[in-house]
Amino acid sequence: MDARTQLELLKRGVAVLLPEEALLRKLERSLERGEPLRVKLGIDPSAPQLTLGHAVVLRKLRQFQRLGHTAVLIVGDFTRLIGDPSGRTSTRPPMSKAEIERNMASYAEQAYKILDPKMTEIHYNSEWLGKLSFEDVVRLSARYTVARMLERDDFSLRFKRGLPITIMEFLYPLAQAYDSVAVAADVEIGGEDQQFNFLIGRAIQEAFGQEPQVILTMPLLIGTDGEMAMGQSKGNYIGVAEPPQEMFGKIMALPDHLMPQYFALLTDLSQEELAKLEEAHPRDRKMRLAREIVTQFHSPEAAAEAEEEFVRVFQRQELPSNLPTVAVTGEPISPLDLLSATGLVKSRGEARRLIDQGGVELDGERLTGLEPVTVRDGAILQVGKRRFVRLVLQKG
RNA sequence: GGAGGGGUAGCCAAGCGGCCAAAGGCGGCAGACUGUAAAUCUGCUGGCAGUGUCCUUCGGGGGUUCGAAUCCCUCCCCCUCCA
Repeated sequence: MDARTQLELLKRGVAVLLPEEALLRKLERSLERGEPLRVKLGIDPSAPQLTLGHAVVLRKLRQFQRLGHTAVLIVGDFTRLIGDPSGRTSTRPPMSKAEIERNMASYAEQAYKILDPKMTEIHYNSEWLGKLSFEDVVRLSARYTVARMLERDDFSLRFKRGLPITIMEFLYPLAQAYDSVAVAADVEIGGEDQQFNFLIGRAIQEAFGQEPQVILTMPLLIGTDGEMAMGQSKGNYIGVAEPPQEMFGKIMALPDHLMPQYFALLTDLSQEELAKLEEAHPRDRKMRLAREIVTQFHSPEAAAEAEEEFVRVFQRQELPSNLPTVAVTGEPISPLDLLSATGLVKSRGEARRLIDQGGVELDGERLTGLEPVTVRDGAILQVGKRRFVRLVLQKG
């Protein structure tokens, strides 16, 4: 495939690509010499669970691989000590090497749901950052100015407001930039919020006599709350390794307005298909989205099953096909005890409230009082819309 | 080195001797309405064998008081300004 066509493909869905010409030249040169481009992606090892947000970037990386290029994953085990200065982040607790490695193992496993392992390199940035002497760091820090650091919105804002900015925070982008030097990155890809850091990478590479990397950022995927960028710490995420059922359900619960973004960033549907879907009932459109995504991270079969289950439980309001069972005795039992015995509630107080509010059903009948009830073998206890348990009588 | 501000429930934030299990907001849960969407409305959002003039909770410890999130002492932590 010629360089121009590659470029057009790679441009799809990106937030920022710069400089575009530089990427074209790199692609051309790569073709001429038969050398794959090195496409860098930095990874924060504190996040053992990959989310669909990561998937957006990984999919782009996979696209590079399909065109014959190399994915260079860098585990930020060293930079992790510093912490990305995003707002008023509190200092992160140090992580042990073992912990980081454990996270990484699962990270790689998840990432390979998307990436081709054969075309992926993994490095830990402590390999080189850990070896720098203080003198090296001083010299590195001389390559960039405070004024340019303050170009970062977050910094200038805090500076203006008189909020603290530690020197350490200035070191973070420098360290990340040095990673690009260490792996001789041709392209660095990541989320839109990384643009500033990536730009410093260019400057530092030049200072080290390297050709500066091309910057390619992807839009930040909005999380399940429909407001903020998806992130593990915000609890608004969908993990790529979640069971099909969960994944399907979470996608169905997304606010409608997120659909276009999810289709664009997480599926390969063509413009025509998307246009056709616009006319469909939003619910069906979203089902399609869920099916596409679950298929991608699991399988078409798993997606079909998840969909069936979803229709059964939420559309037809039938019982899930398999649900946890809890053993109880046949004695009359107070609903409070029953609920806490099943683990459906955290405390008896919660059980009391739920019953008060009409959120508890036993065998399809809403519980309204606290009088002891007699449980039938195989009875279904339901809390809210989605929590079910089958009760089984146990002798003795 | 000096001056000052602050640490309250999952988060933000009021309270500044009893009416405080602690306003309000966010988030979360439940109900109604629905397409498990959005919007809206309602209720709930420490614990419990005892629902109580009960227990635990307002950074930690100690004290004053009949009574402390509120006053005093002390320790820890965070922040701002001046130098």
